Amino acid sequence: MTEQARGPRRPGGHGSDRGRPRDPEMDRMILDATIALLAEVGYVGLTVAEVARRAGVSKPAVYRRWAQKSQLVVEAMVTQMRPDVATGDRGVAEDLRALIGELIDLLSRTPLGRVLPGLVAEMAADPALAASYRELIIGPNQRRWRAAVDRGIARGELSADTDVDAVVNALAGPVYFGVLITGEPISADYPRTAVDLVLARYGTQDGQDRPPSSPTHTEEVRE
Amino acid sequence: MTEQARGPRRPGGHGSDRGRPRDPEMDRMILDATIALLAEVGYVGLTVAEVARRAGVSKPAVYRRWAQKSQLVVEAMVTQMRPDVATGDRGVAEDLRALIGELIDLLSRTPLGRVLPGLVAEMAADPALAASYRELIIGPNQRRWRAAVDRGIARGELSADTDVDAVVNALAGPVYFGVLITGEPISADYPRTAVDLVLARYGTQDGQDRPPSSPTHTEEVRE
DNA sequence: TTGTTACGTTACGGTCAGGATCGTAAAAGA
DNA sequence: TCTTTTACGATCCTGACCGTAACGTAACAA
Repeated sequence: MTEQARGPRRPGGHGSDRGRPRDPEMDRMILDATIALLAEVGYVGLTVAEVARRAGVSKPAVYRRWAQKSQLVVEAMVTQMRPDVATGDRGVAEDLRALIGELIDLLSRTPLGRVLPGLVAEMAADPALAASYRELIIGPNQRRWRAAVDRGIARGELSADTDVDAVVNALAGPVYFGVLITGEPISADYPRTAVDLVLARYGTQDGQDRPPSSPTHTEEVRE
Repeated sequence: MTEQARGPRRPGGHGSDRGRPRDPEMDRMILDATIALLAEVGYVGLTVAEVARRAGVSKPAVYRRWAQKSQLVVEAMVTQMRPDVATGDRGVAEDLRALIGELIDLLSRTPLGRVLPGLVAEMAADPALAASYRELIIGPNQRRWRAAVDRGIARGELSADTDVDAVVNALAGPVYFGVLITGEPISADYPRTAVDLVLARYGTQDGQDRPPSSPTHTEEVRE
């Protein structure tokens, strides 16, 4: 999916084997130009004509590959999405803190933060786009988060009846809320305080990687 | 604020006392048409020309009152914002559950839900609009939520060092996250489970307005 | 070669925001 | 009553920008 069933085919899979093949170089040039431009002007300010100009390519060449501006942007963002924290061996608390930190980074240090608002608007008007976005961007991340929670449950760090989705939403929701709605910067403490919140409700004694101790802070380090 | 310093003045306060006064009826007609149209086609689908047509008014008449489409929409949404739950005498838990329920209602049963995505995109590109939105829509709500938390602290239901903003974000964030990003409907249980989460971390013994009855469990309150 | 497809160039069609003009209507002040 | 000021409708216009359509040419496959 994400492929066929549409006029312009996807970069990798050209429509037919006959005729002149697409220049694969162009795919990259266009995506790179898109990323660079998104970082500068955000989603709303991005125009396909300017992307084409920067990529040294014609506008129809762009539309041959991506039917809509919004699809181009989603695929460009996908290229930016490589997980940069490993999870699995440090206990739920540490894993979740790392994932939250990664999300904050993704939204504040890559163009995704500048792109998200515009993309949210398009998604609301274009269900197909929303599906792609959720599948390609949200989905993979959500699976990693869920896996971390699941491991916590399996290890007995979290109680057996923990509502996995509720935990994921409780941790990720406020981050998006800050970026999209309030505009207030996310506190550097957030990964820690958010995880504390969840552990207070769903944690077990085993899971205590540290005393529920004083709220204000904890000696603990990130690492 | 929100007033002067701009060509088109606001409905109530005309620019000058001389000359033909604005027809106040028109203000309402335009706002009503805006609300109705937003409910049908959402923010992106809304055009000023169509608003004018439905209101039985000319397009310039709209632009005399609101300099931009986005400002018109914000003010139209403000007219939809009347608190419909009272808070204050039932304990923090009940108050917060009511506020969450009200927010979910607002986003799912008024046009605000259809408007928010588009507005979020505009806000990202227009700081002045973002400021109005936060002041007129987010602000008043946030104050009510904070007040509820503050009362909880004052009554000893919440611990004295509770981070008020963190609590508000933790409760409201996931709601926006669901509406804007995942698109998944918000669970009917959410008001209850979310408040339980917060109480597990920040609640005190006094605050038990009901047995942790275990929706699922958790006997305890932390500390 | 012949057919098929990609490419650049150029030119459109269409939609919409936001502004300008102009003639007219409604008010305030002299 | 006359003048000034502003609102109003109707109409037109500019400027973006999305997304397509032609057309001629280049690069492949059979």
